[in-house]
This record gives sequence, structure tokens and C-alpha cells, in this order.
Amino acid sequence: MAEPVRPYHHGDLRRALLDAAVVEIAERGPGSESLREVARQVGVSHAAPRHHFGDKRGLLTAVAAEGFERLAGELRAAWAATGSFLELGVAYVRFALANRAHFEVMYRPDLLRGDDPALVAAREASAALLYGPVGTVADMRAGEDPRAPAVAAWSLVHGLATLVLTGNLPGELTSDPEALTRAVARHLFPATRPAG
Amino acid sequence: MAEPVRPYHHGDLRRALLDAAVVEIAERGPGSESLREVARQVGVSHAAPRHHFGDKRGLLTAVAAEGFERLAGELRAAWAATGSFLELGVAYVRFALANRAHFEVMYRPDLLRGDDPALVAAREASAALLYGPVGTVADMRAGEDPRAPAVAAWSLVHGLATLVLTGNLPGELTSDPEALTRAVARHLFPATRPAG
DNA sequence: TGTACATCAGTGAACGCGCGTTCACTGATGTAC
DNA sequence: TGTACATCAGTGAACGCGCGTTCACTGATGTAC
Repeated sequence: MAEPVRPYHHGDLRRALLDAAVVEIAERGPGSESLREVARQVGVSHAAPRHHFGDKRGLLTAVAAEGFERLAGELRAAWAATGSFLELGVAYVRFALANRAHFEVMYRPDLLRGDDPALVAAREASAALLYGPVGTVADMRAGEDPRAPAVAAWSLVHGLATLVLTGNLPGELTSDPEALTRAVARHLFPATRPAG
Repeated sequence: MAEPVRPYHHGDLRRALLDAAVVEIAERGPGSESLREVARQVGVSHAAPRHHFGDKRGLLTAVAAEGFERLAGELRAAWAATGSFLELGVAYVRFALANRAHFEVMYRPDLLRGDDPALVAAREASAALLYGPVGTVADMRAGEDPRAPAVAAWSLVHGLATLVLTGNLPGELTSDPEALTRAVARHLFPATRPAG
């Protein structure tokens, strides 16, 4: 009946705090989660996170950076596997729904340390994975800003993910988010697609 | 030098509280604004808002309802004036940027009383203004869910507004948001437009 | 193999703070007669 | 026109709470020699 002795050193407290923070953010909303509650969940003193993240903003920044890293990984994989720009959009929405807390923090710069190197690098990596492939599918017009198609694509999937996450779409549509994304994204850049 | 006597009754405290709340939300972020600070700004005791909104959630719900009412008004006006679906999108983005606090609260259902009658009515009114006109411009395919084009359009403008508001687009693009919206929205449903 | 010492990781108490809500109250207004 | 009374709108003190941060500390680990 001896209680398992919790070692003084946690082993991977940084990882554990990030995971607990994600749960907290998903439950309470980004910005409203509590550093003390996160520490409580992990079973560690509430001053412990300081050694890994400095302060609350540091923790959220780490969550956001991790989010952009994961997103970049999934976009890269989707593009490599399918070569389809539409499937890149599906991957974006899939990521947002499966990583709600990360996604919500990633786009709340007011809560983050915007100059954090890991955050900046990860964000740029994932942006590059959108701005590259979009060239294969958009029909450009003379004089148009070349970034417009990329912004259109990003807006579409970002908006769709946001509307789904905030519960603004009817349940019949959101029950199969991938199908919804395909049905919706089909209306973007249709000119370049084979009429089917 | 007599101080202006503040009358015991405010006159239009409800209106004043709503306005102050909007400023607070814009500054601190939705959910992080403080009811006491709102009352302080208006120069009224911090218990006064209770008579008009019940509690904090009630105040935010009123802000959201007002937001949907204003949005519906602007969409209606834009459609009546131009009959252009693209200009409807421009109006949506214009509204979001000009009414940041309203816009942010409108899509944070976790902060609202979702069954508030005024909120529900205003939300449905603005949704109807999108779902109707979209039929004039989308090219439907057999077997497709008829709501897909509306969701596509909504996602695009909602995502664009969100990305601009969160500072995720380069400044050169966002300095003229209406032009940006037109350049971006042009890629949606282009099949039905005159080639030009 | 041992030892001294620096560094790292986590503790627990304490700080000061602002918050949302409740409560009994009072001033002002409106209405019935 | 006056008066009694109900209702509405706002006050100010008090409540209990959880928060982020700081601080001196201690236990554990790693490294130089």
C-alpha cells in the first residue's frame, strides 16, 4: 500500500505542462486558462512552470509554436502525399479541429510573445507551405497582387475551421468536416479544374 | 466653479454601458474585459450594470446581439444598393474591421447566453442575408448540398476578416481592406462571372 | 573512486490585486385616485 | 392639485475567491579534478 513516491524531479515537466495547458485552454478558452490550474493538473507546485516558461505568456507562446510546427508537418505530409491543393486545405481544417487549443492560441497574438524565435520560425514554415503550392492552382490575372490567391485560400479554410469550432454551422454539415471542406473549397479556383 | 451635478438617474445607462464595454473589449480582448472597469468608465457604481444586464454574460450577450443587428443592417443596405454578391462580402469585412469588439464577441458563444431571444433573432436575420443572395452567383452541381456555396462565401470573408484583425496579413495588403476583399473574393465562383 | 562545488528543478509560503456578485439601502420617478 | 404608494435605478460596503508573481529555500544532478 505504499504510495508511489513522486520523484523530486519530474522527468519531462515541460512536456507535461504543455499537454495540461492544452486541455485547460480547450476547456476554459485561450487566455482564461489558469497557470495554477495547469500546475495542479500535473501535480506540481504552481511556481514550477516558471523554470520552463518564465511566465504565463511564455507557456502560451510555447503552445502556439508547437501548434505551428505540427501544422507545418501536416501540411507538408499532405502535399507530399497527394500533390493536391484542395487536400492541403482539408489538412488545414483537419488540423484545426483536432488541435483546437493550439489553433486558437496560434491566432491570438495578443496573448503571445510575438518575437519568440521558435514561434516566428514555425509560423513562417507553415505559411511557406501555403504560398508555394497555391501557384499550381490559381488563375492569375494581369496586374493582380500575386498573394491574392494564397490569401483567398487561407481565408477560406481558416474561416471554415473557425466557424465550425465556434459552432456556427449546422451539425449535419460539421459531422463530416473533411467532406464539408471538399464541398466548400471546390468553389475556389474552379476555372483551372477539369469540368467534372 | 460648481461641479456639474451628476443626476442620480443616468438617462441612458444601458447605452453608455454598451459603448464602454465595446471599448473595453477592443482593448483587453473578449472575455478579459472587466465589468467593474466598464462601470468605472461610465462613472457609475459597479453594481449598477446589474439592473440592465443581470450579469457580465448578459452584457456580452447584448453586445453580440447589437453586433448581429448592425451587421444585418449593413448587409441589407449593401445588397439593396449594389445587388452584387461580391459587395456583400466587402460589407461583411468592412463591418468586422469597423466593429472589432462586436465582431469578436459575436463569434464567442462560450461567453454568451445562446438562447437570448434578441441574439437569436439578430443572428438569424444576418444569416438569411447571406444564404439568400448567394444563390444568384454560385454554380451548383448535381447532388451537392445547396448550403455549400453559402458556407464557402461566409468562410472566405469570415476568415479574411479574422486574419486581418489578428494581424496575420502583411500591412501592404491590409491598408486597403476593401480592395483586398475584392481581389480575394474574385477567386470564389469565378465561373459565373463575365470573363474580364 | 571520491569529493567539492556549481547548477538546475521544484517547493511552499506570502504578496497584493482585481474581480463578480450579493445585500440592504436610498434617491427618483411614475401612477392611481 | 395633492398625496400615498409602488416601482425602478443606482449606491457603497462587504463577501470570498483565485490569480500571477516573487522569494528564500532545498533536493537532485552533473562535472572538474
